[in-house]
Amino acid sequence: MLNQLDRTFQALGDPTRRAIVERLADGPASVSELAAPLPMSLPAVMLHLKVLEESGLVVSEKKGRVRTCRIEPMMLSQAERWVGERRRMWERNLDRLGAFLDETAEERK
Amino acid sequence: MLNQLDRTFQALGDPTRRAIVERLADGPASVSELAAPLPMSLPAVMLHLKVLEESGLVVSEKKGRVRTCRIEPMMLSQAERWVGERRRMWERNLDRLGAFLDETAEERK
DNA sequence: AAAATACTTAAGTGATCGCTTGACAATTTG
DNA sequence: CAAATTGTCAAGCGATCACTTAAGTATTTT
Repeated sequence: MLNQLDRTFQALGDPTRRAIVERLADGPASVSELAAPLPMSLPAVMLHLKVLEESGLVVSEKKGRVRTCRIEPMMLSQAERWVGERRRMWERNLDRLGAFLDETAEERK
Repeated sequence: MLNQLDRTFQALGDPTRRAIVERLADGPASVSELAAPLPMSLPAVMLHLKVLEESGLVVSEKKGRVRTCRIEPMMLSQAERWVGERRRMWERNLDRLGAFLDETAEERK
């Protein structure tokens, strides 16, 4: 019952997976290349990749015996947008409060 | 062993907690106000709030018997920045690849 | 002071998570 | 073909998660 945004943020909420995304931001990589710097077994890395793929943050394609993974930026944008919208909404309401307080001070003169 | 960014994304990876953030983007609210529309017990909401507070996304203050919660935008900005930076990095590398391919095509003329 | 409100704590439970090891493909390479 | 490389599947395990109910505490309200 999880939507895309749940999966995306959940995927980004793990340091290993964020490390994978950081690596992939620099260009595509194979599963072993992704696993090499990580302090865990290859199957464990595969599980993280599965989470990233299910979130839509990463896509992969197998050619011969090598699976090449790359970033899918759409989900990155979607996450960015959600956070940004909430931050801006909060700022807008803060401004409105400020305006109200100014107005009240004005009336008290 | 979780850093702030882990906690932040993890906090946002739950629909209930994102609903709370959305509500708080519209202005401060008490615990009961936050719990009212949610299909779960009040202690459950408190646990979600604890996660949000530990992530730094939300701060709260108790006055009398009412605890008032509000958004702390710094963490929202930080999450936004992380995602944006990775997306831009990916785009930059894509541009570079495009330039390389153009160049190669040029040489073949 | 009694009752209502607003939150808090504790204990428990079933589900999911992150990881392991071990066995098993599938595809190159020597 | 044999060996090495690259990835995949499955079972299992301890830890954490998202709740629940029940029993508090602190603060107003009547």
